Amino acid sequence: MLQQTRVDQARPYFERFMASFPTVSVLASEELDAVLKHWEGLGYYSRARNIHAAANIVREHYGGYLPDDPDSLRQLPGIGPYTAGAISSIAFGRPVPAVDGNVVRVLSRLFMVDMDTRSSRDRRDAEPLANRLVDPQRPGDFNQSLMELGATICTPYTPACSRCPIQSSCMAYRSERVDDFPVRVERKRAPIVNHIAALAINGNGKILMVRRPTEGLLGGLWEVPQESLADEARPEEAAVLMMQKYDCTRVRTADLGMVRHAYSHFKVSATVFRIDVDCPHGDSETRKWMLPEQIDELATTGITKKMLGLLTGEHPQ
DNA sequence: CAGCCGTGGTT
DNA sequence: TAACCAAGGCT
Repeated sequence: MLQQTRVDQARPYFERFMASFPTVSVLASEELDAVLKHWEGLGYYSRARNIHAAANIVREHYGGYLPDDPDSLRQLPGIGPYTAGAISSIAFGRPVPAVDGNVVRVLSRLFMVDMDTRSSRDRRDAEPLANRLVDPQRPGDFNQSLMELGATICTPYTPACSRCPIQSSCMAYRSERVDDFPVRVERKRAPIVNHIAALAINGNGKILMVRRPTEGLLGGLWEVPQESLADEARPEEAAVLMMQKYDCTRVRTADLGMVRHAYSHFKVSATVFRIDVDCPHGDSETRKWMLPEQIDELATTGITKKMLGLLTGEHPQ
């Protein structure tokens, strides 16, 4: 959960997750949908799929208990160099480094080395430095201290050097060049994609929910029918056309307005319609008709919650 | 190996 | 408000 995610954001998810899945074996025996529901809203849903798959491997190959060495941990889905080092040092007391973005930033300033916190190569190159520093008596506490220093004192912008416990050892500080480290690599601008979405409601007042493919963006989560809008297309016509793919016939259409949402590498601007429909098909593995109060049973996406909010007038944008 | 993969707080 | 960033991993 902590991969690319702040502690404060993950904490409530962690509490609920551990309450529901207290052991590896329990987690392994759960349906993926139940795991995804616990991950709903946390993002990077491949982590949920990976930890579920990893739990099954650990149950089969390790009797339900994680191995203690980084190389074995590294073989499990979702566990890379950082997580392997973190588990091995924190949970098992092994004297190995755990290099996350915080650690790269701290080491970059401490030794005044050009490094990019996001670069996997720079993270790898930082491991020998961290390995040299790690306290063999308390490797877990040391690694967490280094990360915590980066998260609270040695921050990306306006670091609190005056309160830093290793200020006198910091080469960047002594050279008055803290702001020059780590190196900042400019990112690509996220493109904006136009979508149309349909809150399709049948004669029973139920809304059509569809399940996304298990792999890829928001894999396995539920959403309302939506698709990208061709530049020349008219939104309302495109939405009605989209409903035909679900064998639904339009009865009435109402424009509910716009919804915006930012993903990791693109942005969506969606035009949302309420479309009352006649539809012959019932539920299946990938589509369900649900009353508004039932939708909470499903793991849904952030933009879907915004769209459904338009139906009841909540949080208009 | 560069791009894919979420969401929410901070600047 | 738009951009940046976060206890990264996978392909």
